[in-house]
Amino acid sequence: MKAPRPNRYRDVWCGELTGERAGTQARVAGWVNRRRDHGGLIFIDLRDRTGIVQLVFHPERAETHAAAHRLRSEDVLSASGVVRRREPENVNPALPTGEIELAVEGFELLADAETPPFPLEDGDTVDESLRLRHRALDLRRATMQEALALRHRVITTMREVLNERDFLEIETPDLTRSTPEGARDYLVPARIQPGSFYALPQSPQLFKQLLMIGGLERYYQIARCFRDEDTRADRQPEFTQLDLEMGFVEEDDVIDCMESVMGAVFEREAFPVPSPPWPRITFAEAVSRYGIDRPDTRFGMELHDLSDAVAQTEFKVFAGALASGGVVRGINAGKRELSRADLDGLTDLAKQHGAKGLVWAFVEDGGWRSPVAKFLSPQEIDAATSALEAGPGDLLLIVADQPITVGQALSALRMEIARRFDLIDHSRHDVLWIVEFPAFFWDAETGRWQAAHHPFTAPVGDLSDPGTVSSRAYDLVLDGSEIGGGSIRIHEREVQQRVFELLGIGPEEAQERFGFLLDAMRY
RNA sequence: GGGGGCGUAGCUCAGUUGGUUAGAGCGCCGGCCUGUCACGCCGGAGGUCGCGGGUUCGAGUCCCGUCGCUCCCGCCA
Repeated sequence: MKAPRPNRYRDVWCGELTGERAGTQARVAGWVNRRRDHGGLIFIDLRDRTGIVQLVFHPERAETHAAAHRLRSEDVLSASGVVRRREPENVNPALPTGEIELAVEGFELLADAETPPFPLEDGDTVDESLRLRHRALDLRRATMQEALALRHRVITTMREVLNERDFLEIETPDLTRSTPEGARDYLVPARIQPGSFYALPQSPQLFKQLLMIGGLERYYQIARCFRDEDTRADRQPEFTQLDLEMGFVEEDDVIDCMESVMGAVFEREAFPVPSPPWPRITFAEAVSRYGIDRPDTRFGMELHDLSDAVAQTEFKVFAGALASGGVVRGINAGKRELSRADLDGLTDLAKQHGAKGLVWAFVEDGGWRSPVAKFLSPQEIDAATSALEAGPGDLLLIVADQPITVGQALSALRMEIARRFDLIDHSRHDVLWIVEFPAFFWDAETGRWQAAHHPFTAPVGDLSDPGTVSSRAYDLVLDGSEIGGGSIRIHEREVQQRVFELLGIGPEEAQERFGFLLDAMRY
């Protein structure tokens, strides 16, 4: 960091006091990170954002020494003295400032801290609600400061790349009408129209489309989004996303742009992912190979289809699923030792993800060791074994159900096996695009077609047969997490009309939800 | 909305089959200590076992309820 302007508190950062300053006067300010009181000598590690420097208090300066004796963790002080080079045997190589120390001549106690309610060292995992109750204290921890600094650097990189590509950073309103994205809105009472509410944006979706119609061509925003839904470990109701929109572009333009943004982010942070361009696979391929549209591709264990192998089976579970349009699919979990209790746990996991059950089998020389082996013919077992490319000792996990359910269950099992047997190399990361999403899916609950992305996503195919229509949407997936996505918009008014009709969005509802955008599209 | 886990000292946790005075490490307080850097040594304080009810001669432990945290499903990209 640049040296601070010298004032009554400090003239140098703690973490940047080095040998060059040896022999000179210096003043530092910060928090007591740790004290080591020897009765005679007292050592205080003083901390600011840049790091730590060791203060030494010698008994000869009786008054200062006595005052230092009362210093405790997190006390705030400003101290001045002489920068001393340490004797060689006292150098601390673990500390960037370890070659020197500040021999304190005087200090001012700026704040007398109570004992912190939890340790500020990294290591122990302290209950998060306690940390949040004492947020300022929590923020003093190095990992928290580094996390916020990382966030800053990532956003800075994004801005640099996009600015260079002639994007305009434009803010859109927060207090507006609902911008439906499928989630619940957060509502804010409107004082000037009692009984009415603002909705906080779930995304700037409609506004950025308005900007394109308005001829701004290239827009971005580091946008705060609000969705009133239950939390997950990696999801919270209020979050920030890089939002952007471009005019007159096709998939390759957007993908190229995002690869240069995210490629730059990864490269600057030395995050170990392959350089762009990144592989693209279709939605259909992802679901077929991994059961899910955001696969973790850092390990194999892909899904195999057994429907042919057991097509004629009399085993009711398989036959029933096939008869009702379902599939039988499985993964080869490899040579694993699992107890009956472990297998029951996997069965529960499969059920949790919608499957009615789980068929497990250990491949042996003569056939399968499995509760269902007796229901299957030797030919069926052989065919299934070879379809799963399995050999003796391998554990097979098989699910029979509707394709989506089978994918969800097997995908969850695949991840669980990988976690339990540590199959993922965490020193590297995988990133890929998923393209050619289905445009619509049938929602049995509402008895309607639903848009897989949002209703402005351009469809490809025959709208009179919605199940076959794909969409010009693309998602970016990192290690099994969706980290980005978007789509090419519909620009023909008639097509937009037909999509709304298909989704059961009548003219009134369309006007109600997207009115200002539809109005804008008329000109 | 549904399911699982957790809740014991300031923090992180242990606590056996229900059995005497509920423990450890760290932190905190006091003492000693002039080269430590996770300083060391000695001593000490600190508990509504989340809360309420029940079973029992006896409950941190078993049962019911409730509150809080957390993870997962639903929901949500």
